[in-house]
This record gives sequence, structure tokens and C-alpha cells, in this order.
Amino acid sequence: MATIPRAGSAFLLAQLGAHAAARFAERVAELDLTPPQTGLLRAVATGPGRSQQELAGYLGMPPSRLVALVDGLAARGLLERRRNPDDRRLHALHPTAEGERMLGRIGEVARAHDDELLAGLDATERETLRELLARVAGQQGLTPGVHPGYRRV
Amino acid sequence: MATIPRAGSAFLLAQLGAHAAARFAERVAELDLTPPQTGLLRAVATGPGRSQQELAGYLGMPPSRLVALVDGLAARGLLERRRNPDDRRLHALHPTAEGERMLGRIGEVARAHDDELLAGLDATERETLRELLARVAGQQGLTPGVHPGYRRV
DNA sequence: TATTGTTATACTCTATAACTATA
DNA sequence: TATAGTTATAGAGTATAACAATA
Repeated sequence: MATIPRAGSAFLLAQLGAHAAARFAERVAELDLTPPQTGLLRAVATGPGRSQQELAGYLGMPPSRLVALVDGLAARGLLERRRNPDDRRLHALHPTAEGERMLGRIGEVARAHDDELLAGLDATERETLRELLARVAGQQGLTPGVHPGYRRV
Repeated sequence: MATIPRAGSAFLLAQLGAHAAARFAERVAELDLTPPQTGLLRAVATGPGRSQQELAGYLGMPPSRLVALVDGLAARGLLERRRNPDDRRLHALHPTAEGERMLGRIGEVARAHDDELLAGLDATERETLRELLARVAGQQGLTPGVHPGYRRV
């Protein structure tokens, strides 16, 4: 029988990443949000006024998919579409005051999520892990704050 | 405008995990395999002779889903179902010699994948990262070698 | 009657591409 | 004719639950 090699760091990352994403999805579900929605809300607040095309490109999804996400958040009053009078084809996206408040709550959820996930590490180890992860993410060309897997709710 | 907090370690883990999983999927696609197939093949080789029910429980998927995965690998001669003469309802799963060879190739792919992903870290840093990730995975109760997200090809 | 494995059904999510309105 | 946004369609992948064989 062939030797079964132990899982490498890449596998550990994929495994822990899926676990972290699933737990986060459970937590934001209590705010009646999906992870892609939180990502979009955050992106809109980070750079208000961008068009849907710009946002879709930034988040790495087809514009048609953004429509449903925007619809959902707009229907709940968390963000709004503002028509550009100079070019009425464009919809500039802005967070509402309610959206800003929701973002604050998402931040609290994210902090609690972080604490739970890293419960096995002390403060120094957490900082070491964070720094190493940020280095790898940067070297791999990942855009800060943009999840490649916003393809699943 | 509310403050946009920087992404925490949990987000970095989810982001890097999705990236790692996507790159791994690209690599094993060259072996004409999907990540769930590699996970099943590995699980079968790790503990040969288990029933499909046992495997499904171990991998955290419904038995009905395992059927299609087993069908695909069996059709390619990578594993085989052996009926238990004492209880003909049971199908014990075993890797074939060809399956063992394929597992070796998957191991090579995984090592190359690891190297590419961690290209930004030196040997000491890689070991530190691995140790921290393994600690977190253990504390979170994750089963070694079992990916919670074998739900997506 | 209970259990293993299988098949059938229905559902969720997605990308592609057709469509509309504006330019 | 080109572009922003929207809608329609179809495809992939999944879980649930019904089913057949065996116990």
C-alpha cells in the first residue's frame, strides 16, 4: 500500500478557510444576511458612488449577479441606487445610514467570529498568524477584503 | 461614514482557503479529478474496506452523494466495491493498484501546490505557519484530512 | 421491520446571453 | 453603434426522500 502523506499547509488553509466561512455564514444569517451581501455592503461603503459595473469587476463577479445582490440590500434599505443625471445609464451605489449601522453590527459579528476561531492561540501567536497570512495573501495577489469564493451562500 | 475595519484573521483564512482550494482544483483537473474525488480516494486508501455508509459519515456527506463519487472512481479503475459475503448489503471500498499510483501523483501535485502557495515564506516561517494552523484546526475540532467544503467541484 | 446502497425529484445557485434604455 | 443595467434561460451540483435488495 502506498504511503498516505500528511496534509500540507495548503490543505490546512483550505480546510480552515471553509470552516471559517461556514461559521461566518451562520453568524451573519442571524442578521438575515449572506456572506456575499456583507461583502458587497462593505465594498460599497469602502468606495461609495461606484457604478454596478465597477463593483462587479472589483468583486470578480458578472454584473448580472450583482443585480440580485443590490436588489436584496436596496429592498431592505441598506444601500441605494442613485441615477447619474449626466449619464442616466449609470447607477451609483451608496450605503444608507441604516446600511452603515448594519456594517457596524457585521463588524461586531466578525470580531466575535475571530475570537472564537483563534481561541486556541494567545495574543502573540495570533499576531504572528495574522502577519504570515497577510504576507501570503499579498504575495498571491489577492485583493484585500475581496473573497474569491463569494459564489456560494 | 462609519469606519471600515480591516479584515481579521478569520477573513484572511477564508480568503486564502478559497484561493488555495481553487488553485488545487485547477491542478487536479489535469489528472481529470475533482477535489472531492481526491478526498474520497485518499479516505479509501487511508482506511480500506470501509462501507459506503461509514465513508459518508466520515466525510460528512449524505450516502446518496457518495454513490456518484464512487461510481466515477470505480469506472476509471481507481477503486473497487467488494461485496461482503456475510452481509451482501455491504460494499467494502478498496483502492486498486492504479488508484494507489494515482494517489502518488496527487501527492506530487499537492506538494507543488504547497510550494507555490507559500512562495513568499522561508522555511522557518512555513513551519511556524503550519504549526499554528494545525493548532487552530485541532482546537476547532476539524478531522485531519477531511475538508468541510467537499460540497463544491 | 430495519439497514445498505441506489435512484428520482426538486431546489439553489450560477453564468451566459438576450434584451432595454440610454448615450 | 456602444454601453449600463436587467431579465431569461439553462446548467451544474446538491440534499431529501422514495425505492430495491438484503438482513
